[in-house]
Amino acid sequence: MFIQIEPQSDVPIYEQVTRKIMEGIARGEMKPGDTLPSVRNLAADLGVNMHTVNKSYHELEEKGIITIRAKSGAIIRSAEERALTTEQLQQIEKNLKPVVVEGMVLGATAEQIEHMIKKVFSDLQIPAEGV
Amino acid sequence: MFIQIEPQSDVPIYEQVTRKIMEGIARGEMKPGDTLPSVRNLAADLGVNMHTVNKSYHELEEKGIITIRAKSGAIIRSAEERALTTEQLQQIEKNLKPVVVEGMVLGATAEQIEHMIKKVFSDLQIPAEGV
DNA sequence: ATAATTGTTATACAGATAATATAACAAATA
DNA sequence: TATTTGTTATATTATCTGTATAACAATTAT
Repeated sequence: MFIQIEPQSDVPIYEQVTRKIMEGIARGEMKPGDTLPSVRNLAADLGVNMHTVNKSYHELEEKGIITIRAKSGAIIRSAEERALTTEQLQQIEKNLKPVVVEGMVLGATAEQIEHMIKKVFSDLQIPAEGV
Repeated sequence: MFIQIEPQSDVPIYEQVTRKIMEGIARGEMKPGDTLPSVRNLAADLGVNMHTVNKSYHELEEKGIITIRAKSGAIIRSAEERALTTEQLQQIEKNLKPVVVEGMVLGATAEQIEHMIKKVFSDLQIPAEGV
C-alpha cells in the first residue's frame, strides 16, 4: 500500500492512517467492495504496531466508511450503504467550523476558503460542480 | 467573559478556549486593540487552571491572532498587523483538507460543503461575498 | 513609593491518550 | 489441516492534558 506516515507529526499515527485511506477512497484508488489490507500486513508495511492500524479501521467503521467482518477482513462500503445522514452532515459542519473561523479571523474571505475547497476537490481529481 | 466550556468534550479545554476566543473575534464581540482578560481572571471565570488559559493565549499568539505583552496583558492584533501570509493560507488549506475529504467520502458534494461554509459565515453575522 | 496585578518560570502530580510488545483465542479462509 | 484474520488481554513506555503551588520580575494602579 501507498501510505506514507510522518512519525514526528502532531497528528497521531492512527489518525494519519485513517486520513490516508479516506484520501485513497476519495481519489478512487480504492473502490466500494474492495478489501483493505489486513491490519497485520498494513502495520508491517508502515512499520507500526498492529493495534495502531486496528484503531484506524475501527475509526473508519465508526464514521460509516468501511465494514469490518470479524476475523475475515474490512471492506469499503458503497455510496448507497453509506447514504449521507443529517447527523453526518452536522458532524462535518461541526468539524468545519473551527477551521473556517480561524481562516476568517486571519483575514481569509469566504471566496478564498471556497476556492481552497474546490482545490482540494480538484487535487483529488473529483470534478466539483461548475468547475 | 461569555465562554462556556464542555469538560467532557474530546476537544482539550485549552483548544476550546482558543476556539471560543476566535469566534468572539469573528463575531466582532472583541475588536483589534482590545485586551483579553488576564489568564488568572479568565481561568477563575471558567473554573480551570491558570496554565490552561495561558496555553490558549500562546496558541493564539502562535497563530498570529494576539500579541502577548510580557507581564502586562494580551491584545488582539489588527487586521493590518496580521496580514494573511501564504504560509497561513497553506495552513488553513492543510487544516481544511481532512475535513473536506471526509465529507467527500461520506458523499457530500462540493456545493453542500460550500453551503456549510457560507452558513458558518452567516451564523457569525459576517456577510460573505455574494450572499 | 507602595501594593496589586501580570505573564513567566519551575516543579510536582494525576489521569488520559498514543504506541508498542507479546500472547493467546476463535472464526474464516486457503 | 494449516494459515490468516480480527479479537481480546495484559503490560510497558512516552507524551499530552490539566491541576496545584510557588516564586519571580516587570507592569500597572493606588
